[in-house]
Amino acid sequence: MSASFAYATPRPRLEILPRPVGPAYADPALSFEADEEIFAEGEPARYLYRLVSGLVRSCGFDAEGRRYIDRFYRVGDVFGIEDSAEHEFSAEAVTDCVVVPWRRRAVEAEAGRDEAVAKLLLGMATQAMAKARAHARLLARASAPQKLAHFLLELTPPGAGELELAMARQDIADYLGTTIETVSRMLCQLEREHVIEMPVARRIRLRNRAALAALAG
Amino acid sequence: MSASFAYATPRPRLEILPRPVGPAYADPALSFEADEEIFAEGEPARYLYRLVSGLVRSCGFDAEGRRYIDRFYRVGDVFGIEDSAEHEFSAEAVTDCVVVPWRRRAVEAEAGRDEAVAKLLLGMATQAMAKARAHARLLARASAPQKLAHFLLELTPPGAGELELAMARQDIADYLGTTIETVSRMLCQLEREHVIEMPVARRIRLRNRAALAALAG
DNA sequence: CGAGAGATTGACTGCGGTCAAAAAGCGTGG
DNA sequence: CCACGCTTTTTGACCGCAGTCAATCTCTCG
Repeated sequence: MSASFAYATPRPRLEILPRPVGPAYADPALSFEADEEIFAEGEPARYLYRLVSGLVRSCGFDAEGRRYIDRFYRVGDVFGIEDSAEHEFSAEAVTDCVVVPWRRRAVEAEAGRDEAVAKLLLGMATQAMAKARAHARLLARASAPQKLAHFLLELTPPGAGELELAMARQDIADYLGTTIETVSRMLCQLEREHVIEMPVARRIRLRNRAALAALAG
Repeated sequence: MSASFAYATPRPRLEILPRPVGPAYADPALSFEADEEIFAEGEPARYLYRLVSGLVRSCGFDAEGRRYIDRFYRVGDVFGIEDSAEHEFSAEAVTDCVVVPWRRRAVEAEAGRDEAVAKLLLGMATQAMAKARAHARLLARASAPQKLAHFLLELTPPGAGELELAMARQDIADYLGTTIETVSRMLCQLEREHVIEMPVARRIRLRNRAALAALAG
């Protein structure tokens, strides 16, 4: 990797916040600053995390140092669910954020006693599976314009026509398996075609959702 | 899509085999011929299926008719697990095969009563999630040679050095998000470099596993 | 207001896709 | 068992999308 792009510089400042009401398996909330690492690839997966505020990315790095972003987690999402004993991806704060850690062992034990918890856990796992499958499908078959269209639709709730991008172009590129240049080109092209508007780089207004949907295929 | 490649022509010939010993939620086994459809994308997901013999592909088709293969299922695998009420991919027999259908409702009910079943179900879901994530990562970042190297290693158990490909080049291409031509070129190149041997197209002997692993990254 | 990070734009290149044709398997029937 | 025909695979030539490298522009924040 060239030195032109510096990745997260993790400074572990795990400030303990007042403990909110929560299930028995929940530990006190933790807060992280933007670009701080929450857990690392290969680290023992002893906790699940419920995202209370902010945005988190699940990502990995290959031998050449290139980053791949598996998923973004939004408020309410639970991340850190694994099949193995270790995390298969790192988790990093995209923005400042607050998470509630759930002790994995305790959650699993509770699932054995409480059917509702078991259902919750299964639901989170199947949802994660479905998301990962859809993402793989996108990466396998979509062209760059299609990827961007899909990404914008994924981020914009059915109602709203405007969104604030919390993540940088590099994050988008690493999520879509492409490059910042291509992301930039596609977004600018969409703006020229009046499909979107970008008053500033991080703010996007959807002008023609139908056109986006058609592009996404 | 050009007319040069004909996909599966499903002829539903669901022969009922003698019922093997199995859990209460299992229905009698079904057998399918090569290229028969087991279930279709969008169809209500009322069953899970345990693969008893043969090979199955989980796949979808885009607007242009291009196929994407999400996963291959091997003997012992359970497929058809979904987050939603409908199947998000089709399942097709790659070779002749036999499956045992499990009634989804019954499995889920049993999971509520029997912790072991709940654990089994959760384990299958998290494993499917992990597989899908790994696949997405491969599709996002790997070059064509890397994809092929990864594929060969994925198919070859640690011990064995030889494998019989049950699937066609088109299946491999659709699984790796590439084309038959590229698959063919990469395999032939690997053979020229003495990394593998191909006495016939469907039989591959790994000559230099370390080189493959290095390629896969 | 200045510095530095982040985003855009442009020129060029190369990997892998597309189209086309030849070769190799493989099953079927004489 | 061999010959034929169809399918699958390989090979070749060419091209286009998106990656790379590099320069410029534009925010944001101190």
